[in-house]
Amino acid sequence: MTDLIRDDLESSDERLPRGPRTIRDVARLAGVSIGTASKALNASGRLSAETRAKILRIAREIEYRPNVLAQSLHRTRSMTVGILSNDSFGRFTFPIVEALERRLFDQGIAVFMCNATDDPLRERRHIDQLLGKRIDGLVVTARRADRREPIEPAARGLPVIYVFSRVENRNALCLLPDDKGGAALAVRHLAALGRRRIAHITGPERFEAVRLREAGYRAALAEAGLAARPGDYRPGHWSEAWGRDAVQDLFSRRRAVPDALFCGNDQIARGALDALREMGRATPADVAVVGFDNWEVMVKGARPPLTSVDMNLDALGREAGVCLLDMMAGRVITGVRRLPCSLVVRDSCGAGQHSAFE
Amino acid sequence: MTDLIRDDLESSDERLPRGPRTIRDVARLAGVSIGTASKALNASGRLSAETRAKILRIAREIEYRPNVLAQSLHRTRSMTVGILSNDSFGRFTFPIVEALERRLFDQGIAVFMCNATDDPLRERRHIDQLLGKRIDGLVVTARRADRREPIEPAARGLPVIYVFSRVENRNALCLLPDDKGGAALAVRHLAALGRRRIAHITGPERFEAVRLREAGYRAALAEAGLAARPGDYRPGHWSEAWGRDAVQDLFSRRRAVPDALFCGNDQIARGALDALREMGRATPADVAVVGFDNWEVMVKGARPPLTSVDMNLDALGREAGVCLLDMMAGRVITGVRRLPCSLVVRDSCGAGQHSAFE
DNA sequence: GACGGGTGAGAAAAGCTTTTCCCAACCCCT
DNA sequence: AGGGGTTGGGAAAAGCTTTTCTCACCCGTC
Repeated sequence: MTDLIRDDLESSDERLPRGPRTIRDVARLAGVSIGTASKALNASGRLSAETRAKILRIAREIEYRPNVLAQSLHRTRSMTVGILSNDSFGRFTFPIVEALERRLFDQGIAVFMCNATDDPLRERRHIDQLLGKRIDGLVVTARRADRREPIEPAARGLPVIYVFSRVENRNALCLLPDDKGGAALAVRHLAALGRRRIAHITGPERFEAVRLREAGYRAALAEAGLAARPGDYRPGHWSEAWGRDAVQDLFSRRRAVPDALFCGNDQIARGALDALREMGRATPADVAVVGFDNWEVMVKGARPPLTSVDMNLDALGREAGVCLLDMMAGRVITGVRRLPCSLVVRDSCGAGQHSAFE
Repeated sequence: MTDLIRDDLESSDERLPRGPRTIRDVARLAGVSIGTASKALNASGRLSAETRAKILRIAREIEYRPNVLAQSLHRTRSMTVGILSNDSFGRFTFPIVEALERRLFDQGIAVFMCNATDDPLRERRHIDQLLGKRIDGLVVTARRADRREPIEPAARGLPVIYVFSRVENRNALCLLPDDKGGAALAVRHLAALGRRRIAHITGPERFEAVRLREAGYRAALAEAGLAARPGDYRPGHWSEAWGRDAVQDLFSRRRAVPDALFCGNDQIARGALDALREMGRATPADVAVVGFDNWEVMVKGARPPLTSVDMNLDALGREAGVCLLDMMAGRVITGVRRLPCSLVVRDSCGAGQHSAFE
């Protein structure tokens, strides 16, 4: 019997010529109808145990793999979602995408990756393509500076989630890191270690994140009975050079100098560390430093290794996956959700090697 | 007439209830058969100009978008490809993926992103999922250390390209940067600037890239009538710390010291620059430094800005796209292709601000 | 011996396009 | 007026699954 089928298979090289096997092949080889084969493969319907087993065995033998395209056509669910990024995928969007993909993969859902690089026309064309492919959901990520326009309503009925970017529309769901809370975490930590004068060197104020982190910085200072002195808050650029410049300015022109720096990203912090060392200030003995982003390659190479706020981007991506699944199931989710950051403690702040979570 | 149709559309909110419009909707509204509508939409067949125009107008009005799933089912081409990464997408794979996606997008092909993080079981499941979705091609990227096993032959007939990773199989196509050539480029440049003693600090020797770059280093030295003295070739780790350590060792224990460093990546070069500065050696006056990777955030933050070898990852991704399209069209491409690197000149090597391409 | 119920399997439609084949009508010509 | 060639459009199959309905048959029971 098995031999018969095996012969049948091997001699059938011309009878199963092109491409992947279909359920029709399975049915023919098993001597049953297509419908019956389908029932066996989906463990549905009423079938005798032998029939079922035989069909399954044959399917395994010929490496049958159901055509998801056909399934999708029938179910009107494509088992795919799109992720559309401006801000050409990078440092920030990657961990998000990765966590999202991981979360969705277990449900058999695959992720289309699209990059629009801030070109509205390209974005439009990408969305058209994705709609043509009948995606079940869409995640939009973007650079962090500006609020963006919501996606064309043509996609009405399609679940859309904005991650790492905000839209005004109240019916949209936006997932963001809690910048304010993250900043407060860092400043609170420094204050708890006894630092009394904490400066904040950060990026351009047109970034909402910069404004939120400033708020967190001031709130945590106030909480600790401290205040920022004039010039202690330094918006500027996201670069190492700015970190160096700001430190030189902060520490050369004055008598009373900060005993801690909270930096808006790890690059600024790197620059600050370098400048401090070159000015003869010891870290963390004289000046404690905390960064933001917890970018591994940056924080580990720093001297000393840099304490930094982690935005938990993977949690953000995972949450996007969960929400997307919910929305596909019909639930309506809207609003702005901010996920907590955590502080990863290393040597630059003068504490132990413990990691403090919110 | 237009009003009639408009009425028809608006009153048809229940007649076109769920989801996207179909060609059936177009045909019904235009009063033609489905086949006729298809011909108009695909600019094929013989139709009167008016019929054609009317169908197109209606399609536009109701925002008809053909169901690619159905098209794919019919054409047995899904217009999708997969990209499977181990080495959890990062610094190296991202530019590749991005360039690939950009190249394929114009052909209406979308890219599924999958991350297997070096787990063979996950990889297997990802491939199964992709085959189920009937991808037209697959790109495999991986970490650079080791040659990997080729993808399961179950995918026979499916075009597969390995990028940034090698497999033994002679029938496979592997796309890689020309590490040897890139290294030679750097060393040749340093020699041309008059440097006579060029050391090479690099990563672990188990990386094929390390071995290839060493070969390029030695070849270019020989070309210039130079040779590496014992201890001038320093394999180690990919970290800043290693760059610092190696420089301290190279420059403290000896009298005759190198006047140039070629570093295996930008992080090593950063560490080297820092150590040199702290040892009182001027860059580039005393010691010229060249890195590898041309990682923007690393090279621009360096002091002085770092000259570095660029692997042109986007060219690699684009080439992968081109090859994949060729293979989908039936062409057979095999072998190992190495794409040229280029040298991006900044201040750390003591040359002008010019960019020298291979 | 007839009928009812249960069991196992097949037929067919639906999901959306494309493409081939076919047909009806019309024109022109002889 | 009839025949041949265009022309414009429709019918239907194919591509692969799933699901619902239906049917045949067997068993047991009255």
